[in-house]
Amino acid sequence: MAGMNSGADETSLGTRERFHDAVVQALGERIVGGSLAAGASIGTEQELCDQFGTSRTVIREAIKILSAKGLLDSRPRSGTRVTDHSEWHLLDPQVLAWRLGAIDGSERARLDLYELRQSFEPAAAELAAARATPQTLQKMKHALLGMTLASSADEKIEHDLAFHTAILAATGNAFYLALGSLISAGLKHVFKVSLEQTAKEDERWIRRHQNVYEAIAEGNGQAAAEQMKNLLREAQEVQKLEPPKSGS
Amino acid sequence: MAGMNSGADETSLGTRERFHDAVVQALGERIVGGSLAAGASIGTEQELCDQFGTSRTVIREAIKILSAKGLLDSRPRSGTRVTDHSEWHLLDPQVLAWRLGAIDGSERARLDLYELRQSFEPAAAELAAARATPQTLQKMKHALLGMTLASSADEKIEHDLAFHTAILAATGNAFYLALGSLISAGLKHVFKVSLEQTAKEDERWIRRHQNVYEAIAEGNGQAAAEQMKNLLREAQEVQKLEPPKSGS
DNA sequence: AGCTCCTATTTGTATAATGATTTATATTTT
DNA sequence: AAAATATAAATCATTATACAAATAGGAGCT
Repeated sequence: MAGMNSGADETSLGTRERFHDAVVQALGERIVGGSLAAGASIGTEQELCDQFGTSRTVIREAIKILSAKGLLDSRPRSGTRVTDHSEWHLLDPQVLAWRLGAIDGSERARLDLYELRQSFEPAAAELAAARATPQTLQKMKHALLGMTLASSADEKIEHDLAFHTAILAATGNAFYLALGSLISAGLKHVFKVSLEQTAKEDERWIRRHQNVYEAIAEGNGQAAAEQMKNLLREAQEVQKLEPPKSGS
Repeated sequence: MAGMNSGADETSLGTRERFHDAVVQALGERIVGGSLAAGASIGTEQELCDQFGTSRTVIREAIKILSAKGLLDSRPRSGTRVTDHSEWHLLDPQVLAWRLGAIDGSERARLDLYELRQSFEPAAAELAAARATPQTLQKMKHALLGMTLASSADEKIEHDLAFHTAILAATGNAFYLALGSLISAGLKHVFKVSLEQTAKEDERWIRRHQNVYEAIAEGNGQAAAEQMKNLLREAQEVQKLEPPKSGS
């Protein structure tokens, strides 16, 4: 059974998922989800081959990927073990997604993430106010418009996150952008299409974003930071009350 | 010549470096360093085998690791290519190190990193002031003591970064800690042992850190944030003047 | 030009064999 | 008995080879 395309058919969207991606996904969820304690062995390569029905090549490549994310450590004879949680690359997109998707502790993770956002996004807004160009302002405006015109909650969230990303990009600091797009990607998968907001709440929400935009466009850094702080505080409040809902 | 231990002897410190690590390092530096433009091919697996003198397995595992860090993308027939810079996981320890170590643009990266620190570390100090425990305070104190007693500049820097990490840990927010230890690890490798500070400057530097500590110990969040802000601003000033020097 | 089909190239997967390393066990020595 | 040493076994690391699958690019046709 070499190189066959067994098992569940892929949805065949362009490129088929490679085998090791499935293994990475499965093991990643187990590890970050907490099924495997720190220091626990994930089994020998041969056992994993049997378990997933793939060759050792695939298993090894999956292990290498997870090791690159700080989740595993392989040694001859002692096997491949889950590393201490402090070693995990929590700021890796996949690791973050697994963490946010875990049944246990995902709410905590979400609140922690908001706490982090509250510290760096206002500062980013302040920098953006000082450095924004017509082009970067245009992107923010486009995202804002998208929020108002969005037909689905999904679409709304998409533009919402795009707005924040645009601000981070406007700082011209690659690290802000990296951190922001990471968090956006993570949260995008978390926000289930739920609890449609009423038109009134919606309007207020967009108004908050517009306030941030206007402060940035005026070049008023302090006001931009302040507005962003307000926005995020309100978003976090909503999160606390109704776990997986909308809105950044 | 199967499974031999050819080439340059390792320094044999505990576990020998695996072959793919060397390939990852070499390719990572090339990619992040800018020798390979976005979209450029890194060559076929066979070519890389010849180039590094290893088997295809090793090359493939290295490519998988770099792909996990968002640097590469492989497709049948078209080969393995460098991804767009926006895809890179800049917050991966190795990627960050390569970026900070690059000949070109490393100074910019360092300043950007400080800009990011200035946004989240004061906030972390404020949180730490509210949540610190005797244990976490103890760690800060220990790091402070280490700074004063340090004999070498290296040791001083080590304790300096440990102090900041201790504060981030005291927030109880895993994301702050992840971000902080990432940056610490990155900067640790950057700070060359250079320009010994005079005893007088040294004293002032430690005093600044003590101010932060005291504010946290008192539970005065606002003061802690303020002191941290001052500390980082001063550190950045130093950075601007004399590129690779000490001190966070 | 535009379309279809073919082919060659390149990555993806499987398998088997050997080397290297480390843990555990057994043996010897003191 | 305790400690040091040698042996053995398990497991990852590396190599080699073969075939499958996907696709870019060209040949040929309309």
